[in-house]
Amino acid sequence: MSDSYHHGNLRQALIDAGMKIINESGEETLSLRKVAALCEVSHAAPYAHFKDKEELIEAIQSHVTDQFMKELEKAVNEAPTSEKALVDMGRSYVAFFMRRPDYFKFLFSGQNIVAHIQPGKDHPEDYPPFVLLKNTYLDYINENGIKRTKDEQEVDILKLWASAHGLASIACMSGVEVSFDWEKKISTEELLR
Amino acid sequence: MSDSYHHGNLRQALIDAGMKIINESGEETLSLRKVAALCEVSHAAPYAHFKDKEELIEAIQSHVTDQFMKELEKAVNEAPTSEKALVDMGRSYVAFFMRRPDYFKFLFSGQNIVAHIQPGKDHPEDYPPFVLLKNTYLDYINENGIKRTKDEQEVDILKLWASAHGLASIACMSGVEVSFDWEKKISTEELLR
DNA sequence: CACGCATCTTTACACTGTCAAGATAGCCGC
DNA sequence: GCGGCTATCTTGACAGTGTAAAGATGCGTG
Repeated sequence: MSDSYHHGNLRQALIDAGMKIINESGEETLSLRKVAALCEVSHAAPYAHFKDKEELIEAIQSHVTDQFMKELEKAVNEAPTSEKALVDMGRSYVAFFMRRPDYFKFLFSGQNIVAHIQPGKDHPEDYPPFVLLKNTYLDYINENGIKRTKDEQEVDILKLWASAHGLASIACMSGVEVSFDWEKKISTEELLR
Repeated sequence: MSDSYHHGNLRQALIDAGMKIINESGEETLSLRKVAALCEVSHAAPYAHFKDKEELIEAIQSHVTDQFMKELEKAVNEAPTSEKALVDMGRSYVAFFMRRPDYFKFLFSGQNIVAHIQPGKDHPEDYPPFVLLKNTYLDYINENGIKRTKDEQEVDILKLWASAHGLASIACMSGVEVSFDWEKKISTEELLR
């Protein structure tokens, strides 16, 4: 622990270093050699923990997704009703990426967009934010006695997801312009239908 | 023309070569030197036409956006009513990217997402697809005598855009999974409200 | 015709990801 | 406690990348 590293917890240090670089100078400046240097370790050391640059990036993406999930869960848990939970989750979804457009680009850019959909890589229905949305939605329709067929449910969820994700995407794509006060304009009910 | 090039229309040739590489082996394999090689030209030749790799990419993106716009316009023009035009445009929007997920990644990935929003780079409201959407929407509410305040109009448009773009994004992100038959599930009316 | 300028080539450099071969050291069975 | 195994890390090398500087080339305009 004292002179830790060297034999300590590289891997996590590499992930942290990666986050630092992204935060300070943007994703496009991230390189294997820089993270290695930041950890004061040779440029090939990362290969003991990640087979690829790709794999390092996926690990960092998972880390960002964790932060993202914390905010979504917070929004859901603090909401008084399941309806408000659904709406607030949407707000948090967009708000998170409007605060950190670079994170949006980092998570949903390039070839690795699917990859960091953590455990079941080929099963996006395991993507944590999606799972949370689904559960919150089910709570909502159950608690309010709303009857929907399976198909209708899928459509509802997809629409909720798509509008939040689309808004986030547009906001992050077009820089400042779309970041007018969307919260005031898109009301609670609007988001729900 | 005969032995054209060398002094002919490089620039366009570079863009075409770039498209070819992207189509054949994906965006991530695109490099300045490869496009140059494909045009049988030295690796620094592109710098006579583009100050940057970035600038080449923007030109290629514009080219893709042109194709995209052609499809959107076709959908709008062929629709019998302005209402159907609005819906079909949404369909085309998603369909285009579901057919070419690589184009989605190429257009909306990395640092250059804003850049190719062609003429007024810092004014996304000039982004051609957005303009088309806006006009189609205005036709729709005018022809049907629908009264909406300016603010409501903005929200309507943003919602339409966000759901189409979000759907496209989700479809392209998560690979195959979301590409269940959404056309059947998301009906005309659904897309409109 | 000659000049200028856009275009293109050559050369060079720093940086990148990746790999192979070797060093190092902690942990295991004995 | 000791020898070896294995995970970890270093060193050195290589091909590919973007980019800049300096020179060649040739077309169009004066």
